[in-house]
Amino acid sequence: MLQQALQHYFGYANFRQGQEEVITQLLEGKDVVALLPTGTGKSLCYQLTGKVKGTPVLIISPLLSLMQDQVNQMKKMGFKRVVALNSFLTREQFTQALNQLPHYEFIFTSPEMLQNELVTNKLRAMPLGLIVIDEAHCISEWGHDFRPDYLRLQTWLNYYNRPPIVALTATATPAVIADIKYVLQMEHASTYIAAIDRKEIHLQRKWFTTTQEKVNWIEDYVSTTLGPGIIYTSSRKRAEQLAEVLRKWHITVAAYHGGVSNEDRQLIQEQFLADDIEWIIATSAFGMGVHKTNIRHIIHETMSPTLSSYMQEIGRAARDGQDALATVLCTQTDYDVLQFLMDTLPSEHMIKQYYAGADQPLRELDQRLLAYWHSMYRCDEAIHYRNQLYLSKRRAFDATRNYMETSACLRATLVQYFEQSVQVVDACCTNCGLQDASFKELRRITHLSTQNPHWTLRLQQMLLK
DNA sequence: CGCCCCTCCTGTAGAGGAGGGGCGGTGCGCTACT
Repeated sequence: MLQQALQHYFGYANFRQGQEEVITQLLEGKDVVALLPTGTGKSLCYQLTGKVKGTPVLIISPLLSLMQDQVNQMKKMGFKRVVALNSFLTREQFTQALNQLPHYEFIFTSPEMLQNELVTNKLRAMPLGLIVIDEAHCISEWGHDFRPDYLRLQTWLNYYNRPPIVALTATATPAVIADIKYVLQMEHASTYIAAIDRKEIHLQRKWFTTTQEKVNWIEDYVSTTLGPGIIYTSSRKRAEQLAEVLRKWHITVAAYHGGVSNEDRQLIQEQFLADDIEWIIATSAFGMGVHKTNIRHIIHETMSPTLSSYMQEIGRAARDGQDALATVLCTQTDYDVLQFLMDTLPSEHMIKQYYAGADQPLRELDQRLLAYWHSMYRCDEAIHYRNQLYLSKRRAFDATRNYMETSACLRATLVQYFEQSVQVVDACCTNCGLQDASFKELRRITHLSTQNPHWTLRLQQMLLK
C-alpha cells in the first residue's frame, strides 16, 4: 500500500534506509525523531506522508535559502501547492499567501515567523496533518544561545490536538536528541537512528607552532591538490585573507561568510556546485543545504568549537561514496579562540542587572537572550539555566580538545562522541597510519578526481617542487 | 590568544612607534531611511 503510493507519487520502486519506518510511524499518529544520513531522502518522509494523509504539512526550516531550494525542487517534481511563508514575500504576497494558506499542501516557514500572531492564528485554524522540524539539531545548536525562537517552539507546539511531529536531522548526539524531544514536547516519540560513521572520509590532524605555518601549509597543499574542497576558518577576515593568498595561484576560490550579500552567497554556491569554483574558504555559515556530491577535501584552519559541528562540516565531503580527506590544523593558541567563541553567554552580573531593570549597555545578542530568559524564568532560574548551559558548552569543548590531542583513533573518538560504534578501516586517520601530507598521499588523494583538465598542470607543479 | 583600530606621543613638523581596548561565528523579521 505504502509502496504503491511511493510508486504513484515519486515513481520509485523501493524505499531507502529509514523512510518506510518513519512514514509508517507518522501515519499511525506517532511523533518521530529521525537521524538519517544526508542523501537518504529525508524530505520524502514528509512529502509522502502529506500526500497519503491529504492534509497540509507545515515545515519549519532554519534558513530562507533552504526553504527556497525545497520549494523550487518540489515545484519541479510537480507539487504545485507549495509556499514559503517568509520575509522574501512582499507585504501583498504575504497577505495573499496567508489568506490562501489552507489551500496549500506544503507550507515552509521559519521559527521566527511562528511568533507572528496572524500566522499562528491561521495555522491553528486549519487542519494540519503533520509538522516537520527540518535540520532539527538547530534546536539544540542555535536555540539556547543564538535563536531563542527555536526554544519558543516548545510553547507554540503546546496546543490541543496538534498533529504528529517529525524532527529530521543528519547529526545528533543522544543528548541533542533528548533536547529535541524535550523542546518539541515529544518525550514519547519513536526514534530512528542511522549509523553516522563515514569510513570514506579519512581523518588527518596536523600540529603547528604558529598561525603563519598553517597558512603556508594550506597554500602549499591547495596549490598542489585538486578540489573540490572547503576550508573552514574561525573568522570572516581570515577567510578573506586566505582566499586572497590562494588567488595568487590562479585557483578559483571564493570566501563565504555571514558578511557576504545574499546574492553573492547564492552565486558562490551555484558556481561551486557547477565546479566553476574549486575551493570555498568559509566560516561556519557555509554548508547547510549544499548538495554537492564530489567534495574531496575539508580543511579546518581552526577546529570547530564542537565535535557535532565538526561532524557536520566534514560530512559534506564524499557524498558520492568515493574517498575524501578531512584535515584539521592545530596550534596551541586555537584553544583560546575556541573558548572565546563558546564563552558568549550573558554573565551572571548581566542577568541580575537585567532583572533589576538596571540600565546597562548590552550587545544585541545578549539583549535577545536576556529578553527570552526574562519571559520564561525567575532571576535565580535564569542564572541556573545560564550556568548549566555554560557547563554543557565546557563539556563539549573538552571533547573537542580531546580530539585535538588524543593518540587514539580519530574516527573512533569522533564517532564515540555520538555514542555509536565504529568500524575502523585501514589508514583511517593520522593515528591509524594515514600518511600525513607526504607527497605520495597527496598524489593519491589528488588522483581521485582527475576529471579536471588542470590536473596534469598541477602534477607538473608538484613534481617541480 | 592575536589582530586591528584608535589615540597619544614626540617637540614644533611630520610620520611612525607604543600601548590601550575591543573584537572574533551562526539568521530571522522588522523598521526606518535613502
